[in-house]
Amino acid sequence: MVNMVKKSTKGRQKIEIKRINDEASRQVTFSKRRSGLFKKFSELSILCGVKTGVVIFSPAGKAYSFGHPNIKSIVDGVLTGDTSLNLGEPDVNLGIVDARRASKVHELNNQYNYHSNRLDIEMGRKEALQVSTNTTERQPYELEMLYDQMKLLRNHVIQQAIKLSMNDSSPTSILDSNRDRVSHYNPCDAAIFHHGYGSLMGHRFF
Amino acid sequence: MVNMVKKSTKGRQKIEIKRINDEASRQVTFSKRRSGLFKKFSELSILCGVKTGVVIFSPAGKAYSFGHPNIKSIVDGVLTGDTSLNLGEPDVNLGIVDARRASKVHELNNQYNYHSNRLDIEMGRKEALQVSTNTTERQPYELEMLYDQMKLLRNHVIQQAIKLSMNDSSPTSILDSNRDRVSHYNPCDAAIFHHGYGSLMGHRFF
DNA sequence: ACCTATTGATAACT
DNA sequence: TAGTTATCAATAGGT
Repeated sequence: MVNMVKKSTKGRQKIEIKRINDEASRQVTFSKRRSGLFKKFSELSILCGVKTGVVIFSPAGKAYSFGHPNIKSIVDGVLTGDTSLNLGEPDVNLGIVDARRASKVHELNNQYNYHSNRLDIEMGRKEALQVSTNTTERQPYELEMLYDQMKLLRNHVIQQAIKLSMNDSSPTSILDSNRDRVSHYNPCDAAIFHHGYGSLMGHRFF
Repeated sequence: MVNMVKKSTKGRQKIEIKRINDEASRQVTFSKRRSGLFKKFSELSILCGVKTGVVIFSPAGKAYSFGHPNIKSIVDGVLTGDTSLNLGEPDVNLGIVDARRASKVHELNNQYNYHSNRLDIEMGRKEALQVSTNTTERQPYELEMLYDQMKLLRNHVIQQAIKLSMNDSSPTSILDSNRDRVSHYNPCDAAIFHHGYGSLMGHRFF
């Protein structure tokens, strides 16, 4: 055995994918992997010319979001002829639920969670926004836009509920009787108000 | 030089992070990296117990989304009124549009449209559903689940609209008068219907 | 935050 | 589109 030099570290070890119990370790892993993910997202955006949006809710309930090229771009240019943002097909649901689930109820719950999470993200709870803790400079304009989005989407959710109730005669259409009263409502008519708090966590690119 | 065996491939090569010009290569890279990213997201969710949400808009204009709430905890949270999952907060008022953003009406419209499209999709409008054009085999069960998801989400949207309206006294609260009638509505009580159309691209996890 | 052994992801090719 | 493999990139554990 030549060169029996004591290794300085064990290096990377294989880990099981399950919740990390130790709080400190979990936090370290969260930070490291979050950075890695954001980097990979930006790479994907650049390599493939796609727009991406990511939100990660930390255990503390903070949201770390990332959009490439930026948040605004994701929602920009939608009906201005830019079909790249027109969603002609349903989103792909990438197997959150394993094919061998125990019961259908459980499964549906999972999917309900999935969508709840999606909507939650899109609403972009302003409380979830936090001031960046790293050195990346703030992006005030982006923040304002995001907040505006929240307002619009919130209004939109209401309108969608109305639309649904108008087009659906199933037992779940609890809003049916409102159709006349509300059908002319247009959320875009609502004035936009904004507040100056919150921050998007920036991301160091490469 | 012993063992001068011709290598079967060059293996992975370092690449520059810039847009891939070749369409086929770009598509391949997109698919592979997207899979890798979603996997990493789910790992992060599991390892650190966090909620994640991702949206990637492909060059073809399709949206690939992924959310990984920690299954049961979030469902329970939603159904028990955990505010961390409620959709935003009520508008407190209608304010004067900031001068700086007064000219951004168009952008906001775009955002609104963006969200409209998103929600329309999630609401499961039949017209939006299409049979996959690629060679991926169908997954009937997955399809049914997708439709079920739509139902649940639709219900969820309605409920959220109600919640919003109940907590909001602004002019946008058009559903206010319904609060008594609908406040006890629970989307999970809704019957689930499913149909066999549409297509869902599956994703192998791990 | 930095280091490095190792695992994990993936570019090129089939 | 799916599989293989050489190589690169991310990161677990330690400092």
